[in-house]
Amino acid sequence: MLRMSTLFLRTLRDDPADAEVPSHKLLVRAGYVRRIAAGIYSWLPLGVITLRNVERIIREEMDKAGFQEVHFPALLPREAYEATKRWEEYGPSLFRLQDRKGGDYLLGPTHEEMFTLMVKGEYSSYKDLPLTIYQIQTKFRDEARPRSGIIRGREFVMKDSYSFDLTDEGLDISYQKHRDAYISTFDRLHLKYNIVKAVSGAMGGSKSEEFLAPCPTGEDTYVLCPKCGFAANVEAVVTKVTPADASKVPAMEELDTPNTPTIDSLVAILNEKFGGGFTGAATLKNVMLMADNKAISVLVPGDREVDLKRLQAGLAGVEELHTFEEDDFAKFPTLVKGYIGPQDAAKSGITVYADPRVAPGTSWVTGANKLNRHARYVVNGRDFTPDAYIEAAEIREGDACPDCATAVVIDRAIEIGHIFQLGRKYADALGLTVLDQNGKSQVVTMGSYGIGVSRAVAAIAEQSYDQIGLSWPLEVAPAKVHIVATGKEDLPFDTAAEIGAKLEAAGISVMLDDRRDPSAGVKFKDAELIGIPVIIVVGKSLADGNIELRNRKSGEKSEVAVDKAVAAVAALIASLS
RNA sequence: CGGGGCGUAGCGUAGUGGCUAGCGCGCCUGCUUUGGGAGCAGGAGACCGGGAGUUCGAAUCUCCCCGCCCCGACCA
Repeated sequence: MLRMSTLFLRTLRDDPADAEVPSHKLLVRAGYVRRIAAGIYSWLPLGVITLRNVERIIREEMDKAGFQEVHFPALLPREAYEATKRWEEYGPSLFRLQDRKGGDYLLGPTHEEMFTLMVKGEYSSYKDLPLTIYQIQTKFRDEARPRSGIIRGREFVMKDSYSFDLTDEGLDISYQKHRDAYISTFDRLHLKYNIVKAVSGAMGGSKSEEFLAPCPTGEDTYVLCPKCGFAANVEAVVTKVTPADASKVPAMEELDTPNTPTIDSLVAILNEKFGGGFTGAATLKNVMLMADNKAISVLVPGDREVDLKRLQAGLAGVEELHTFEEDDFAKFPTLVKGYIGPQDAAKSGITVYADPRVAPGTSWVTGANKLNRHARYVVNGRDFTPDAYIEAAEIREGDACPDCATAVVIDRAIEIGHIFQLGRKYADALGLTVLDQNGKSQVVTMGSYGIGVSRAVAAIAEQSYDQIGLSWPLEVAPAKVHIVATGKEDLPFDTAAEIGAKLEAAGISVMLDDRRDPSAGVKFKDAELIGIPVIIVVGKSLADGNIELRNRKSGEKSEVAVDKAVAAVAALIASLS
């Protein structure tokens, strides 16, 4: 039983000045965590219990699925990360350090190498597969910008699993098993989430899905089709190409368009010249970018911005991507800023990518590559030809669903889980092979699966808090029942302690507010802030032989006889789980 | 890394060159109070982020550094 008279806890009346998002404010105010440095947090007793509850649920679901827990050090030697070149490739996000002899070490940002090497060290036959192992570990990543409290930290707890199979079919099965285990895990955590198509990112690999918990403070944007259920991270949305018939479009024609370096100014002058009807969507925006110091040109409809994340996802191997700055334009004096068109891109030697919305046969108004001149009836396939098509334009609410063309919904979310098929990349690099039935050496194929454990605590807080504080799901809360004793006599305190003891005897965890000094109001506020799902008040109604039972989330209150308290709590708890 | 904001007691803050740095919460002592963040009285707690400078005098002005937050870039 947690007793507040001695619990190492101090709640705060004011929001911390350095917190912005609700989970961060409330976890600090309610005394769960404290900030130590940017993206680095300490956990106080209530926080530790909550974090352990989340870990326990995850562990139980992993074990139930037949996955086995292992544990690696966080402090790792450089060598393991050399074979996969990640000592270099991970870049500044890797925490590096040296031992007293000058040997290089790192704090593990992720453990693919270690898992692969561990299996390599133990197993060498196809008969040993399939295998899925996992760990719950503290990870370290020197993020350029930690943010949102414990949603994105530099040190965080993660559950990471890896599956090992001989065949692609086996990988599919392992992947599906993990997907199912994640569904039961997140359901038990009472998280609302969507499973969306994702891009594999720097990890490589093919199939990949993310578990996204919808939340206004989330960092990921995803689309959802209300009709067919299509769901994808915007980075993974594939736009349909619908070629147009350009046979009746008049020949390309240059126009005088003085002082129209922006889409808006261009649209205004077009409407003036041709009596209205033009919008940004009729124009073609020719965005210049530097991709690893190589100039590229990207064509998108004028009413859309280039989404750099989506673009980069499609540019394999490109590490650094930014739109042209003044000194980039200086290197290409033939480009007339504000009046660039794709018509003679071939001459300049710049690779032209087109968003699928700029489909073959579509006709556009675009720059004429001369100051104060644009051109209309510029047709893709006739007047210019892109070198390649690539997803580049931003995705918007109402865009057509790639599967069924219904208008999609856009939402923000926190990424709480990511599952993907790694394939043979790591096994190849690290030489993880087994002998097959024919005694032939085969490279193992792997899957990789992660849940942000500390992040899940924040995500649950984000999805369940209200005006007065946190409000945890039953299994996650630091205790199931919060008993508040009020008054100045001993009786309510003794009664509260007795009820607490009986509840604990019945297997129901209890936090008892047995502090004598604070007024009843202070204790009520604290109980609401801390967010334990069931609150019992032992005080005034004791005169009638009753205690008061409250549902933290719904706010419902009822009076219950003291000797019926345990049964009433058990019933309320049953209704909550 | 680019842009913006900020750094004064455990927390939230006031203080734009001039007395011993002020207030609220929290903390300690005493009395009263005790069902919605109590009242009175008395206390403890601050090298004003750090360094250098300007000045008779610096929390306050200048320069450099450090740290924190937000937007973006970045981020299995």
